[in-house]
Amino acid sequence: MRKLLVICGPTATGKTELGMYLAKMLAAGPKGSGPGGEIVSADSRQIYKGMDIGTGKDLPKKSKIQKLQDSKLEYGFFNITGVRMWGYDIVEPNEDFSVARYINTANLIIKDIWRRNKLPILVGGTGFYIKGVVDGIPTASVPKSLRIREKFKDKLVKELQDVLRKFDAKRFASMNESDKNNPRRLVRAIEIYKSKYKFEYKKHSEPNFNTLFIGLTTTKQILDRRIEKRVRNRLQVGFEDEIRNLLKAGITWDNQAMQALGYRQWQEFFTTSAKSVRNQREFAIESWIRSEKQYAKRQLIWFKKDNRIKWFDIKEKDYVVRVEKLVREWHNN
RNA sequence: GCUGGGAUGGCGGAGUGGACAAUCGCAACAGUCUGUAAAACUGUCGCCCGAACGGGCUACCUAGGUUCGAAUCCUGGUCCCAGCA
Repeated sequence: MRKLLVICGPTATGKTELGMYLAKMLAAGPKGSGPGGEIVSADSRQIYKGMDIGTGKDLPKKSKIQKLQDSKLEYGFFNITGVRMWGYDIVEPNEDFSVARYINTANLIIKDIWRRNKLPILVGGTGFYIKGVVDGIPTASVPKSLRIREKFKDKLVKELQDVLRKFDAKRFASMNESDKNNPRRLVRAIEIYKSKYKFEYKKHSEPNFNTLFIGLTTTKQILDRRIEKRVRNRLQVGFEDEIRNLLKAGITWDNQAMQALGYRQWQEFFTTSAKSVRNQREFAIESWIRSEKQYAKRQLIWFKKDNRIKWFDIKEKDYVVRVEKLVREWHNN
């Protein structure tokens, strides 16, 4: 049976690093040695080109995206210290992206990795994307409708609720209080209802591959400290220039990509007229750090519901050894 | 030193006699999740009892006072800010 290793958890826990290590540790194919694993990033922002520092791609200098010779796969990978990294740089920052697109992309990549008898390691903090790949999202096949989205763009929540209730009372009733107040979810529900595509809520079919979930976490204190340190480091290695380059290239603040954490917090700083620039910068940094911490919390909330995940606390010295043991056992039979 | 303004919950900031345990924003805490998911959205947020309706206690710098009733009015004190010296 095919296998997929998932490494998930909140930001700043060292998921990628662990993934790289495991990829190298595993033997390739029946008798080869070396990286028997390849990483597929499950990250909703690393998909964008030109957003490297802020999204934590940690690419070696001058690294270039490469394509496989013997494959029709249109996506490329980066070679990071001998390990293949997929899922980066899939679209331009001014392009639209969605889970559906991620799922299609990741599935193609994973299939190709299997074809070459290697282990795909899905690494990332975007729980929804991981869910999409591992469990599937039935409605994902319903494309978005620009017409509908435009039409309901500025409607009040109340109006959206009325519309959905009229079309699909059952669906509306099945939503919880928080989703009933969420304009995006309401519009999407309307969109699904209106869709020509026949859609049924089917039970998820059993995945035809075997998945091991590794979750990395730690205490809030340690996590907070790591987040702060990482943000400061990103500033040092030229994050602000990265934003400047994006703006120069014509990327605007209302592009979906720029809603990313760490980027959106700089809008004021880069658009305001001189004067209090110094304060704006401090403010941006502070609010960036704060947002990262809040994000980590949301990630934890998402992941902790999934009881397939085997959790490891990164403050425990031997966690890598223990993960490796677990992964090897799982991988070898 | 004089003149004027101000002191409100972790922070910012409303409220200027009863409907105030005090609008709102932030932070914090707890969550939601089937095509924007690093997004969007929900709940809680003085203390105690209660599932809840609710009840009790302590609160708007401090000490007094006026009033049936004060965060709101008056007096003294402390501190802060602005203008003048």
